[in-house]
This record gives sequence, C-alpha cells and structure tokens, in this order.
Amino acid sequence: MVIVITRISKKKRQNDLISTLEGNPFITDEDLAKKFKVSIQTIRLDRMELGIPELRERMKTMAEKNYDHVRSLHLKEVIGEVIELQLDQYGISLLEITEDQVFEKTKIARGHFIFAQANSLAVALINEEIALTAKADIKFIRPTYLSERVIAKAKVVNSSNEYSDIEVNTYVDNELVFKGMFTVYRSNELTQMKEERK
Amino acid sequence: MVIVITRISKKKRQNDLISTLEGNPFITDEDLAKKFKVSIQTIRLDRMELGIPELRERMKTMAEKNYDHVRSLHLKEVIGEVIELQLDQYGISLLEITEDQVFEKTKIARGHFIFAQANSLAVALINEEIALTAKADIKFIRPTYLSERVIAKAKVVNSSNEYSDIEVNTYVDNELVFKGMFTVYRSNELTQMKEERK
DNA sequence: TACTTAATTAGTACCAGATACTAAAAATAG
DNA sequence: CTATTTTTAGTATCTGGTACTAATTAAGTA
Repeated sequence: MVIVITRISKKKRQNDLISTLEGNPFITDEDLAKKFKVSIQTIRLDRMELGIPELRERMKTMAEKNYDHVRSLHLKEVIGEVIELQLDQYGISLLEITEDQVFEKTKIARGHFIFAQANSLAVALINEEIALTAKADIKFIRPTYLSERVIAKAKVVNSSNEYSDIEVNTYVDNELVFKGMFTVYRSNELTQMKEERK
Repeated sequence: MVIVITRISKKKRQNDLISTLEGNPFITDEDLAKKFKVSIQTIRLDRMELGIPELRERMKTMAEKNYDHVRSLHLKEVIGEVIELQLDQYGISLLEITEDQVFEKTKIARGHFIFAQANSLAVALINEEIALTAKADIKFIRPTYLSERVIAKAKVVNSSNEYSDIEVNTYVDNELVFKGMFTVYRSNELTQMKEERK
C-alpha cells in the first residue's frame, strides 16, 4: 500500500490565499507559508501571479483609505457634496450611492442616507452658530439604487429668529425620489445651549 | 558683524513635528529630517520623547481602524446595537454617540444619526424580504450629546399587508429626546421590485 | 573664561518583511 | 522515460526603522 500525500492544487491554494487575505489582510508571507505548509517563495510566487501586493502596501492603502475617509468626514459637515449654496436661501448637494449605503439584497439605499443628505443640507443652509433639526416630515417617493446620483435641493420657505422651515426635494435624473419639510432651530449663543443641556 | 543662525528651539520643532504628522502621517523620518533641516537621529529622538511610533506602526493602526470600521459597517445592518427584537412587534436599540457623530463646536449629535438609529430599527422590525421607509414624521425634543447612550424603542402600531406603521421613541436616561412615526413599505417579492425600478 | 550640561549628529550592528534573481529539486503530465 | 510545471533554496539588496555608543556642537552658568 502506497500512501500518496497529494498536495492540494495550485489553483485551490491560490483561491484559499485570496479568501484568507480577505479575512485577514494583516498576515505576512511567512505566516501564510506556515498556514499552507509551503515555502515562503511559493507564497510569493502566488502573490505575484495574483497581483496581490505585499503586506506593507496592503496596510498602506487601507490606512490611506481610512485617512481620507476620516478626513472627509471631518471636512464634510454635509453628507453629499455641496454644489451650490446661498446661505439662508437655497442649496444643492449631490450624493452618489455607494455599496455601503445599500441593502445587500435589493441594492436599494437605506432611507437614512437619503434623509442624512437632506438633513445635512438643510442644516448647512442656516447661517448661524448653531443649527439643529427640530422637526421633519418626510416622504420617500421611490427607492434609490446603488450608483445613482442623488441631487437634493433645499430652499428656505419661512424664517423667524428662532426657527427656519426648509423644503428639500431630492431627485435622480429629474425624477422626484424624496421630499421633506424640515424645521431647524437656530441660535448664535453657544452658552445658552450649554445651560439648557441640564 | 556676526550672523548668528539661531536654530529653532527644540520645543518649537517638536510642536511642528506633531502638527506635521497630523497633517500627513505617512511621512518617513528621512523626509522629516529634510523638512526640519536636522539629522535623522534628531527626528528619532524627538519621536521618542513625544512617544510617536514609527511610520509602519502608524500605518498599521490606521489600517486596522479602517478595517474594523468597514467590517462593523458591514456587519451592522442597523445603526446602534439591537438589544431586543420581537419581529413585527417591538424592538430596542442602543447607540452611544461618538466623536464622528457630533458637531465640532457644540458636541451635539447630528440629527440624522438619531434618525438613522430609529429608521434602522423600524426597518429591522419588519419580518419581510423587503422593508423600505416610505414616510416619516419626526421630532427632535432635545439635543443629544457626545458619549450619551441613546436608547430607541420601536413598536408596530398598525399593519396592513403592504405597509406598517411604527412608532419610535428615543430616550437618554429615560428622558424623551426624539419621537417619530414611520410608515414602512413591506414586500416579499424581490422580482416585482426590480421591475418597478424601471 | 573655563566648566558643565543639553542638544545634536555620526556611525555601527541588527531587525522585519519584503523584491529580484538564479539554480536546483520535486512533482506531474504526456 | 522525458519534458514541463511547480516548488524550494539561497543569495544579494532594499526600506524604514530600533538600539546603542561616541563624538561634536551649542548654550548656560559660576
């Protein structure tokens, strides 16, 4: 009787390599070699063939992604990109629906992203130290899908010295997909707010 | 006349070093040395004194942060943590307000996060293939602040075979901070949806 | 002014995690 | 059994560091 230790095929190993790295991108060639019980050189050949960069490159790109992300979240006080803005009058913002914003199965954007775009824009319109959403009445007319470019148009329709009413209509290709009426509280006194807090 | 090239003080350089790294964390000691016109060893001494890790460590932590972040966004279909859930009946979710969710100046949570928590929970309640927010009527009672633990309670108050009405009340320490009525569209036919799309 | 201390620079050995390359060995296919 | 594919081994080199020692320069002070 001959026992043949058939080593797993190259293809299988490379597939496993890909999923391993998806599950844990922070693994060195050395550890991969141990895991697959092959030499480190084999792992390197595999990476070459599959076009997978080295650990440090992988970390770098992830770090950069994160950095840009965090940064843009900081820079962008608004969800979506503001295209036009006349303080206390009107504004337009654009949001392109990305993979993380949609339901897995249907590829439909979760409602709160569409809301967030409208809400952010409404708040951004207010030319004051403090602007907080107090009320909103909203309607989702039709679903929006992955990759669609969603345009929100906001307009101040009413304004007292404490509150502003802002109407937001959101479109995809000129088709109305969402509409909302926002009431935004406004104030220029930071101190007062803090007292109110408790 | 003697020209004295006073080198900038250690303190100043170290402060500048910190802000330089904040602006661009992906910079090597070598480049920093060039930038500040000192030797590479000086930069390293500075990093030591300031407890700043080497480039690779900096990248690694950023990359890990990003990885966890993306991952948790993927895992979490809901904004906030679901504590209790009775499908088609009621649910409770908890959200702790983090730094990225608040306005810089006031430390007040942006409204759309509070909305997102409520909306996600409302949608999660629906025991169907598809659940989409169709309408919402919401009110922000008082601002919520950084680090507060926000609890949303959702309850189905009405249900036909196409729509469900869900009431969501959100609390911080038993104090009502937000309330909303959501109308959620429900369906178990994926195909139909796709036709509707266009 | 000379002495002392702080700050900076120079240099060496070493490390991790690679690339790039050459050559040999082992496995598989025809 | 031979040709080809796949894997392994080994060496030189690179980057961006740590850790350490020693020398030099600048500044502070008695």
